[in-house]
Amino acid sequence: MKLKRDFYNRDTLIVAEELLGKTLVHNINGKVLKGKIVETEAYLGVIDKAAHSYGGKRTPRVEIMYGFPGRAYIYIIYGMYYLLNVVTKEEGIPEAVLIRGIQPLEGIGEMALNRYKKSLDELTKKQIINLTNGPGKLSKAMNLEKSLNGEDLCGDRLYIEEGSNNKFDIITDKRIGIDYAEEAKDFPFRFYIEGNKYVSKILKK
DNA sequence: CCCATGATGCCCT
DNA sequence: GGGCATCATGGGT
Repeated sequence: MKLKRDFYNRDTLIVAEELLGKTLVHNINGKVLKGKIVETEAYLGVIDKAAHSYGGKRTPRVEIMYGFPGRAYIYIIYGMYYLLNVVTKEEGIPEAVLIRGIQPLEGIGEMALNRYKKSLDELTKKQIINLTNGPGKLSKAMNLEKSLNGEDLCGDRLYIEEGSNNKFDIITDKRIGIDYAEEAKDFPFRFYIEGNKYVSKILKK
């Protein structure tokens, strides 16, 4: 069952948490790529120094965040990686959830080609984990790029559907890679499935 | 295990 | 021109 727009039109922290265990689907070139979402981060517009929309900043790049919920916000970071976000809340409120890790479910051979230009049986165990255990990596594996920025997740190309097993414990933690964000760097806005190998980073306590 | 570094391009000031 | 919601690699411990 594909998630409907109502799912995304809610509190961003709740959406971030409830996206765990759901299945990200990308239909491309007649192939189906699927992965279970295992790690997310919430970015809360106006009050959140780590968000692109902090303080109500409105530029061409972040415009999608101000739009209606249930669309993809995909941007380039460090010149070479695409990061996938899901826009939440009603039009005018610039919030989103970053997908930071997925566990491959379908089309794994295709993901191996996308990431390493090798077939799945040529990969080491470490490379298999490395297929999708990070926001830049999963975009490469799932073939997500610039042209999908603004894509409606209530359409048929890129969407999220219900998962099958929803029994897991959730860890809440600080977000990754936002040391510049002053007090916001410690906000507990990161969520992941306890024990899952495709979580990008486990912080030691 | 940890830390340092380079790659590389777009956005925004 | 500075900086970035990252990753791969290479060295040390």
